[in-house]
Amino acid sequence: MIRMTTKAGRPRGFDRDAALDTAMRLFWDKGYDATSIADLTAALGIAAPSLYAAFGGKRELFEQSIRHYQDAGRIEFSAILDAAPSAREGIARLLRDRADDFTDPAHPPGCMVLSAATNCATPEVATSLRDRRLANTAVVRRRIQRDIDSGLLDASADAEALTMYVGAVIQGMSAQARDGATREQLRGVAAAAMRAWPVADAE
Amino acid sequence: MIRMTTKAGRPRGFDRDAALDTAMRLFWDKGYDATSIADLTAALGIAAPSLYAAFGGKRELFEQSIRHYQDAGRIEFSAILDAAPSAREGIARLLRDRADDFTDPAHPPGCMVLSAATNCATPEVATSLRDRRLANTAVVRRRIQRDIDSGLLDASADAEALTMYVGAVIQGMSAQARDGATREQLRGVAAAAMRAWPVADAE
DNA sequence: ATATTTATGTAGCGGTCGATACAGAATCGG
DNA sequence: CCGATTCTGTATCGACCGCTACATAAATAT
Repeated sequence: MIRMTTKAGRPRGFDRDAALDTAMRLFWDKGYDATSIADLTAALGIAAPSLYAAFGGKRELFEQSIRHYQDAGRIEFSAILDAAPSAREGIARLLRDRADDFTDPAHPPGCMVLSAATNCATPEVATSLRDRRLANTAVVRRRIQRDIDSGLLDASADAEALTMYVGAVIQGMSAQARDGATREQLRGVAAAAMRAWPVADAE
Repeated sequence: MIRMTTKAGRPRGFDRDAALDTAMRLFWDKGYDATSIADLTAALGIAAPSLYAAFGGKRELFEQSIRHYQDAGRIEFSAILDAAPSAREGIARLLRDRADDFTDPAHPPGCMVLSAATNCATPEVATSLRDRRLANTAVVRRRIQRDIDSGLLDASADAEALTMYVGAVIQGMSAQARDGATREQLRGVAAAAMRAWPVADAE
């Protein structure tokens, strides 16, 4: 008889997914280092051994929180950029979307990938998030290069400079959201930023 | 007899200014929370009681480090903006200067005011730096408004949006410097950012 | 009913945190 | 010389850190 679905043992006394969501919000709000196990167990209403049994440890819980963050309805860079008819239009939508997301009152301000491990004393956590940031930068770079290759953007366009520029605006918007910037303010930043974009040849 | 200059007691066995500079670099590099008293005493080559006698405590030492940071040859926002013939020219110089400063190999990357207290568990320290950031933002806003009032910038220019935009670019450049961006990359960001600036009426 | 397996709650591990009590050392004024 | 004053080194404080040993509770398997 094959019984893969049932397991022996005492069932878990809390909702693992809900706990992961709560942990994500804590890490997002306060950052990795400043969020202690005591903070987490208090917010989750469980004791430390239950947390370790369910998630493995602080670092593992943080990694799962980051994955939960990226999978929780947030639109990826590549999804927005690939769906757009041009790099310019894609970047415009990306900035606008981030302005709204960074100031969504339903969750902590700013971007978790950008802010949760700044000045982090645990190198593995810091590099994990930096790698994610660099991956996003690469996605932007490729999308811009695609338009240059196809002739939609002038060949004189500096893909590298534009990529870094977009990255700076997004990181700055996140920092400003954490300093209390409003949605309208960040939308203004996104709009102002697009005026720097070179006008396309064919649009 | 008046003797204000000489004091009794055993003389300090280390250079206070040099120690403050070392402490500043540590806080700048690792942030307030991640820099421990043990880190500081080790780097300064002194024992904890000497540190407390000379500086008062961790928070006081940090405040003095921030003051030392702002007084150590760094050009203030107001100095750059007031000396420029226009807000546009001033912002351009400011961004260019920050690109160079954030990547100066003589000191840690990025801006200490922007990065040393992100996700800081000590609220007084976090608000102290945020207040400094908001003060800089106000300086930018006033400089832009001055050009609008004088007619140098078109009255349709959105001072608030431009101010937030400049702030976002600077904060983003600092974050990118901390992620390893080169001086040339940040100069490219500064140059790209200025293409968003509305063309002045009279220049 | 018993054995097995897994989760829970208590209580505490070694380590680090910021900060300090205390005694001795080094300089001053007299 | 003698206090008075200030700095230095040792040794440590209580609080918190991430983490876990241990016994108990609650489910399934046979």
